[in-house]
Amino acid sequence: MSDEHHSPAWASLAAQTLAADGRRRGAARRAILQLLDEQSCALSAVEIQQALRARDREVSRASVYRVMEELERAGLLQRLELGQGMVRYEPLRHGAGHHHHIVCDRCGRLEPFADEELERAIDRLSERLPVRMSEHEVVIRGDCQACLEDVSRR
Amino acid sequence: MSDEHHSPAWASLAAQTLAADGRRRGAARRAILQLLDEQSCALSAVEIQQALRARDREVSRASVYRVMEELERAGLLQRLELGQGMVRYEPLRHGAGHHHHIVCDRCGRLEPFADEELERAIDRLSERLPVRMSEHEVVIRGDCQACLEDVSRR
DNA sequence: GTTCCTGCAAAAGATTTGCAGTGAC
DNA sequence: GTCACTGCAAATCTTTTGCAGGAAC
Repeated sequence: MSDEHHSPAWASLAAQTLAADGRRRGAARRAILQLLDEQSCALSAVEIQQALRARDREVSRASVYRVMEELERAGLLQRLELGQGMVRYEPLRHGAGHHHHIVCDRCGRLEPFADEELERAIDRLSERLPVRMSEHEVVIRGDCQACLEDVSRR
Repeated sequence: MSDEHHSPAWASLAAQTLAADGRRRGAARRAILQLLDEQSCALSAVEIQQALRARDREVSRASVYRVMEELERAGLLQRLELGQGMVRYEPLRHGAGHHHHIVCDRCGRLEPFADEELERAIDRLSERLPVRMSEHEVVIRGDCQACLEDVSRR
């Protein structure tokens, strides 16, 4: 009954939010919203385009970037720069599903994680800093399990 | 007597580390190392080039990138993608001077901060995660003091 | 019918690479 | 003298923009 990965309604919420702003429901946008809603972690523009192509739902690169920009401005999307020379995006679902990222130094794999204590530390901290925090990101870099096993096997 | 901003020896340590690896002490590299050592926060490749030009120590963009890559591979430099479409770099001084970043949503200004409790939370956390952590980054986004004052003044 | 959405192709930036001359050891 | 370092120009890659036709309302 519980689906931790996402509230199933993000895509609808997003479409609705954009509609309220005078936007229409074009084919590219609908496909992108649905794809993003199904992901449990961040995707780059290229990955979004490839994933859609794989399901015969081709869209242009320009549309991907344009939709990403709208969504980010509407506060529906988080933009992440995790260091492979490109930006990655993921749905922003306030509260539910909030997480951070592990990036493998060797293989570049991306892995989400969440931790209550960490969130509390950041919240408390932000009250002491000279900023009105709207978002925060934590990235942990290192060698992932799979790569460590690979190395020791050699 | 105490200079919290940097151990004065980072540039020497870096030069030495590279020398041990068969590298020579070219002019561009020396200038870049010294500049980085004087900074208290991250610089982009363009900013590094401009800062050096300002002190009549012109270097080519390619050299900046090449030195950044060497330093990063040697574990002497941290590479940061803070979201202005470019990468920023700063000396990695294990322990002393370790900090994270606040990025202003409005003006893009970069501000360093450090917090012991946060570090402890991350260290504890990393032991429970499927990764051998080598680095971590925390980015806090929001409106900075100056921008908030600007807004309220209008 | 008007206004937004899309794709295409060109443009703009950041970063990387190939090459030839210069400099460090 | 050898091999690394540097600058320059060209190449590459991601992201942005201009424009014209098609689609949503």
